Amino acid sequence: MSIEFDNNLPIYLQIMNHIKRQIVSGLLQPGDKIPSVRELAAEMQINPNTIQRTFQELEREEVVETKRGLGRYVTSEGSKIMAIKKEMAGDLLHQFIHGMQELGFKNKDIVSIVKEAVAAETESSSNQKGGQLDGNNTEG
Amino acid sequence: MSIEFDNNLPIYLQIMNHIKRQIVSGLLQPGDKIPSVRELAAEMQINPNTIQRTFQELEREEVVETKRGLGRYVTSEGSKIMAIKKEMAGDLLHQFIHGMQELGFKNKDIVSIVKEAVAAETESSSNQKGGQLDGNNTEG
Amino acid sequence: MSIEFDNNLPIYLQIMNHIKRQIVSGLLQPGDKIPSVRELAAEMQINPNTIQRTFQELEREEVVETKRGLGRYVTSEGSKIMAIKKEMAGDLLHQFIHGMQELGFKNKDIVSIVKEAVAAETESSSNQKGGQLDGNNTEG
Amino acid sequence: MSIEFDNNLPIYLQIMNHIKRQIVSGLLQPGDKIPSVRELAAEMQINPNTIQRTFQELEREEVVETKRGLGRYVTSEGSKIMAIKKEMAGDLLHQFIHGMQELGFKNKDIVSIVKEAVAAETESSSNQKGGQLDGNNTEG
DNA sequence: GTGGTCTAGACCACT
DNA sequence: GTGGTCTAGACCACG
Repeated sequence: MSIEFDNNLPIYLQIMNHIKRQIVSGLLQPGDKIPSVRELAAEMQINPNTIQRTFQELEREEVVETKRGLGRYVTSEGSKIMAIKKEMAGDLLHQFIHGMQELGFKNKDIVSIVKEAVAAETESSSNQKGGQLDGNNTEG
Repeated sequence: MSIEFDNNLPIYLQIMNHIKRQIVSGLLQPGDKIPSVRELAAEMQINPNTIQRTFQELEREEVVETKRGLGRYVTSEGSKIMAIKKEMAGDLLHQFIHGMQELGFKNKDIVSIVKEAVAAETESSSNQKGGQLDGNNTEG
Repeated sequence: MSIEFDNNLPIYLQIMNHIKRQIVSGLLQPGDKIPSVRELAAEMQINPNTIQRTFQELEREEVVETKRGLGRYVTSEGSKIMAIKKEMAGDLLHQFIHGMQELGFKNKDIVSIVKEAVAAETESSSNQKGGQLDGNNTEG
Repeated sequence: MSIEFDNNLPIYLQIMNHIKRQIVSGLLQPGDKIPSVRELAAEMQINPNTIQRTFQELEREEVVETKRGLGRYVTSEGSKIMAIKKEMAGDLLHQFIHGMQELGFKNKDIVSIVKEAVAAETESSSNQKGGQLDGNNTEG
C-alpha cells in the first residue's frame, strides 16, 4: 500500500480516499480488519498522527468502526458502502461533465471523447492521448 | 465576474482556473486586456495581493503577458491556448476515468453512465441523479 | 548568513541567488535541511513573507524540496545541482563575453584582460584595476 | 535599432546601456547627432516618455549633450567616452570573476573557461556550450 | 514548529 | 494608473 502524494492536497485526505476506494471496489470487504495505525504509518512512511487523523475522519463518515481493544474494521453495513460508492461516482461524474462544459465542450462531444478514451485504453494502454481532445468543437 | 469560493482550495488557484476557463472557452480572446489587479480585487472583494499572486502564476504558465505600466493581456499565441485546453480536458478525462475504474466501474459502464447523465441533462436539468450509478455493476 | 542588499534587485531574488550559490559551491549539501522561514527571517532581519517568496521560487526551480510540516531541504539530486552550476556559470560567461564584445573588445583582448585580472588578484588583492582595460584596443 | 527587453530591468536602463555600448564601440561617434525622441520612440515601439527618461539619465552621466533647438549629440569629449568604456568593462570583469569565484571556480579554471569559450566562438559559432563548465573543479 | 495562504496597507518604478 | 515588491500580522492545516 503505497501512494504517490500530491502536494496540493492534505495527505490524510489522500489516504482517506485511497481507503474508501479500496472498500468501494471490494478490495476491502465489509467487516474486514484494518491494519493498526502504527503498522500503516510504518508502511507508508508517514507520521502516525496523520494516519490517526485519517481514521478519525473515516469514522465520522461511518466508513470504519472502532471496536475498543480489538482494532478498526470496515463498516459491515453494505448499504453504507453502496451509498459511498454512489456519492463518489456522482462527484466524479459531475466534476467531469461540469468541467468539460466550462471548457466549451458540448454534450455530444463529451460522450464521444469518453468513448474514444475508453476504447483506446481497452485496446492498447499507450495511446490514450490525442483523438477528440483537439478542441475544434467550440464553435457549434 | 464573481466566483463562489471553495474553502479547500486556495483562492488564487480558484481564480486561476476561472480565468483559464474563460480564456479556453473563448470568453476572453487572445490579446484581450485583462482588468487591472486593483479592479479585479475590488470586484471580487479580494485582497489585491491575492489577485497579484494569481497572475504571477498565470504568467509563469504563459497564459498571460504583462506589458510594463500598461497592464496584462491574454497571451496572443493561439497555440498556447489550444494546448491549455487540451491539457485541462485531458486532466479532467483521466481523473474521471481513472477514478471510476478505481471505484470498480468497467469501461462500458463508464460510457453508459456518461451517456445517461448527458441525456438527462439535455432533457430537463433536474434529474441527473439516479440511473446507472446504482452500483450493481461491481460484480463483473 | 547576512547579505548586503542591492537596491536595484528585489530582495527575494538576491536571497535566491545567495542560496543557490551556497548550494552550488558545496556550502549547502544535497539533502541538507534549510533553516525555517521564520528563522531565516529573524536572522536576516527580513519579513518572513519575503523569505517565503524566495523559497517558492527556488522550489519552482527544483533547487529545494518541501516536506510538509517538516521543513525544507536542498534537493537530493546531485545532477540538478550540477545543472544549476553549469547554467549559472554559462550565464556569467555569456554575459561577460557578449558584453565585452559589444564594448568593442576582441576575443584575444578579452582573454588577456581576464588573465591579468586574475593574476593581479592572486598576488595582492588591491590593484585589480588598470592593465588591459585602457581601451586602446578598439581600433582593430 | 531594436532591442529584446528583459522584464527584470527597467526599459530605460536597457536603452541607456544599448546607446552607451553603441558609443563605446564606435558605432556612434563623438559629436554624432542622435535621432529625436519621437523618432526613436516610434522605431522602438516605446512610450516617448521612456526615451525621454533615457536621455535625461544619459545627460546626467554626460554621455550625450543637448543643444537647444538643434537636438541631442554624443558628447564630443573622447576622454569621457574612454572613461565610460573602462567603467563598463571593469564592471563586467568584476561581476564575472566575482560570480565565478562564488560558484566555486578557481582562478586558473576561470581563465581556461574563458579561453575555451572564446576559441570555440572563433572557430564555429555553434558549440560554445560544454567544455570546462562541467564543474568538477570545486574540490581543489 | 513547519510551511501556505490571506489581508491590509504602503512604497516604488514604469508608462 | 499599472504592476512589483515589501512589511506586518494573522490564521490555518499539517506532522
